[in-house]
Amino acid sequence: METTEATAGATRGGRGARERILRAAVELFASEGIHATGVAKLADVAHVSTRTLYQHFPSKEALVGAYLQRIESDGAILGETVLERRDLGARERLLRLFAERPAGSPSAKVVRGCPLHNAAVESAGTLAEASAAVERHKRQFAVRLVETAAEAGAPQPEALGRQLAVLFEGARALSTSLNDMGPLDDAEELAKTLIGSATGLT
Amino acid sequence: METTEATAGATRGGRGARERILRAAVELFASEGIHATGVAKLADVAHVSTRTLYQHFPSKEALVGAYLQRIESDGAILGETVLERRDLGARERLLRLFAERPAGSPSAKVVRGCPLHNAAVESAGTLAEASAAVERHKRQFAVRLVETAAEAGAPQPEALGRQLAVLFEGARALSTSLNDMGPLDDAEELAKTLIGSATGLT
DNA sequence: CGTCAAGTACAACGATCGCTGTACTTGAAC
DNA sequence: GTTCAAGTACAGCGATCGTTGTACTTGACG
Repeated sequence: METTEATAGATRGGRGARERILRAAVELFASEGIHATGVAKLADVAHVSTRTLYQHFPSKEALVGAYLQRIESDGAILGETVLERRDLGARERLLRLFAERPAGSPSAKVVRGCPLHNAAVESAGTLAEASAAVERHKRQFAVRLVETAAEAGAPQPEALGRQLAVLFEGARALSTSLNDMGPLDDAEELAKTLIGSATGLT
Repeated sequence: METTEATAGATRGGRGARERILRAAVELFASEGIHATGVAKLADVAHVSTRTLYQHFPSKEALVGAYLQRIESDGAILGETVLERRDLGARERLLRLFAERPAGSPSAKVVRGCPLHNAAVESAGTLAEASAAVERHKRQFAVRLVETAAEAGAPQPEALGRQLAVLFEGARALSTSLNDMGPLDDAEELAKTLIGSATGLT
């Protein structure tokens, strides 16, 4: 159940401080924001001295870069893994994408929306990596949706996939802003209709 | 063509520094981010000394508050004024909402997405006004969509209005992240279908 | 035990930035 | 011309925060 060790290579064996730091980054940057999270708090949560942190990452900006990479590679963080499940039919995968609810059921506070998007917003012009990472990820996600739509037998997979991408994005964003699950239900309803009429309801 | 003078009351007549400051805030906070915009730059763009700025607003946080109010009240900033046009039928208003393209046509760089949403993201937990303002505005926008859907004669205005709200939000967000007008076109296409089949295509 | 890399404690520097005190200027109204 | 509010110039304080230097500890391994 260990996360993929895509972070090795820099240090030899040691006590695995780097991994703890990265996990703390994922936790804190995502929930409290990048700017609001100081290196002191970061080191504290990671059970590491700030000095050690700087022996693994040359700067906070570099750590943010690693944080972005991790989020982008570890799809589970964004809750988009349903599309990868090979034990489900393409149509079912699309339906479940909109049926699943991220994290804890009701009263799931502190939902701050897509961490990638937030990172791009926080670092307005500086830190171009963030903007690039969001763009890359969202584009890839849309492509996956189009592919799945094609696999599901939709007559116009391009249109369906991209429209579902817009819908998914809107559902997440609006439910975050409103602090309300409603939009997720609305999107699910509409997605069901679209997918149904495109793949022919048996 | 003057913006509504909702900001008067504090100062008597003078030279109207307050208004210039607020305009600079709208310009800079929206395009470069709140945190990235220091009071010095703000005062500079407003052609005002920082000292004067602090004679109009007790703190930067207060200025941000005024900035949020202005954005919320001045609907033109967010490009959602189409819904108010009484010279158009309800159905036409809905269609145009998705047909219009915000600001300069192609190569409209520096599109940073919804300023309200961004403000809420930037001020993670601090500055609860921001979160409240976004929620209030998005909710009100959805209500307006539902009302317009009803006026357009949709059989289920609640469902249509809320779904269009999700769609609109997704289109804006995705096109910002991708730096690409595509999602706006996709959303427009889908919106046309939804509105058409709900109000009966003549 | 001795070694060596990984980690630590702590103080401090330097830069940024919000904010203020003070003395000064300006321009309109009477 | 006097008056008074509005605006200005500028230096500087205080707090936060990223970053680093130095001397010290710890624990696995031969």
